[in-house]
Amino acid sequence: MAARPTDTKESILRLGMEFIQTYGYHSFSYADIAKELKIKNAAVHYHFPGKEDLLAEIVEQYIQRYHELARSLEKPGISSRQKIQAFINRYTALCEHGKICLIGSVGSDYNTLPEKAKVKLTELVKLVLGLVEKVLREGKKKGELTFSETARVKSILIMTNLAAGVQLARITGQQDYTAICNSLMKQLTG
Amino acid sequence: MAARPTDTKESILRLGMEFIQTYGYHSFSYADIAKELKIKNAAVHYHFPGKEDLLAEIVEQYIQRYHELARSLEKPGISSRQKIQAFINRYTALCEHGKICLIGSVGSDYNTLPEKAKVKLTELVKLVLGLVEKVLREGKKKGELTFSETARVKSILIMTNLAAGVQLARITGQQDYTAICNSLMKQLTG
DNA sequence: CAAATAACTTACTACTTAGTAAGTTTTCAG
DNA sequence: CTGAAAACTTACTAAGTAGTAAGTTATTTG
Repeated sequence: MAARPTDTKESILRLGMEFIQTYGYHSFSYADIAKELKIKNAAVHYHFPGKEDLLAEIVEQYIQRYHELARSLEKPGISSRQKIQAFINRYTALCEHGKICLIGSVGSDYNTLPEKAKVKLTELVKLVLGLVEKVLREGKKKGELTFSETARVKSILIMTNLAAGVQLARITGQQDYTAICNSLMKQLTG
Repeated sequence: MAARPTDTKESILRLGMEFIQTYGYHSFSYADIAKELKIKNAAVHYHFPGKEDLLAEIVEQYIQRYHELARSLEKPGISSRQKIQAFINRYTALCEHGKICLIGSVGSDYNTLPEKAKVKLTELVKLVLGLVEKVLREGKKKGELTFSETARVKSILIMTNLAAGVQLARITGQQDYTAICNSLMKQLTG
């Protein structure tokens, strides 16, 4: 049913994600993607008819990656501390490349997003918050993590620290982000 | 030296600020401002030749407002708790109008900003962090505020909670932002 | 081998963007 | 009353935007 299978669609998704995390959704064009991949503008439209379709699939891909992270952390023998660290590591990787998290980037454009993307973004945020909340709740129960707030509120606090932290790092330098990470782990594990 | 003094320039600044906090810097145009103020496109260019000039002045205005806040909090008889609350109240006011803070909005566009705006933004961030840090340091010394981190790190944690918190509120609802505020005040004042 | 289909390219449109140059109106200073 | 200047409007440009319609090429399947 196919003719000449390529990896163009995946490359567009990968590049779109990179552009959003580096410049923002409204600061890259189909022409930017086409130029980088050495294809024509219309080829991008072939895979993603509208820019909102591309955005929705990028957010969906991010959702799937978090589902994968969640599954990989369900294996036995991983401490709550390690689970939180795995979550933080994702942000640290972004930070080291001068990128910001998808939620922070697309979130600041929230009022200009097509409805489809708004729905996907909400799904993503709830997924991430739920994931962190679960780790916190279990970690507290096991006595591996300490915090005075509810798991729900603490998950919000951690996530906002990290999301805004990677943005702050681009403005005032990476040491501010590092300080956040150190403080978070110290708070949670003593 | 003038002919027909108007308040057009101030209106443009006010509207530009509103647009940035509601839609983002790259999601409004001079035409949007002109339409709203019932003037022509070129009239906006008369007051702000380039969009980057407008942005720089908007950030500068924000800086001045924080200087004013700082001065108003220097009066005697204001507790550290009240000073922190005054800072939080600014974010709460934004949140109630579906807006996000200028730093969060412009910060997520950082890599696409003209150099002039980058410099101003950095100045603003350092000002705000310094302001909060000072209140925290004095509050701790007086025994009015409690936190285990350094004043510097705690100021970063609070600011990232609030900046990302107002963005989160647009996605998952205002109760998440309220939870952040309650938790912050509880942590600091017991 | 033929037709169908995937994966494009070519060539275009309609629209929006920031920005400019030149002219107009209003008001005030001398 | 006469410049001069502020505060515009009119009219325009060049570049970039998303998006589309139609044609091309390569490959696989019946």
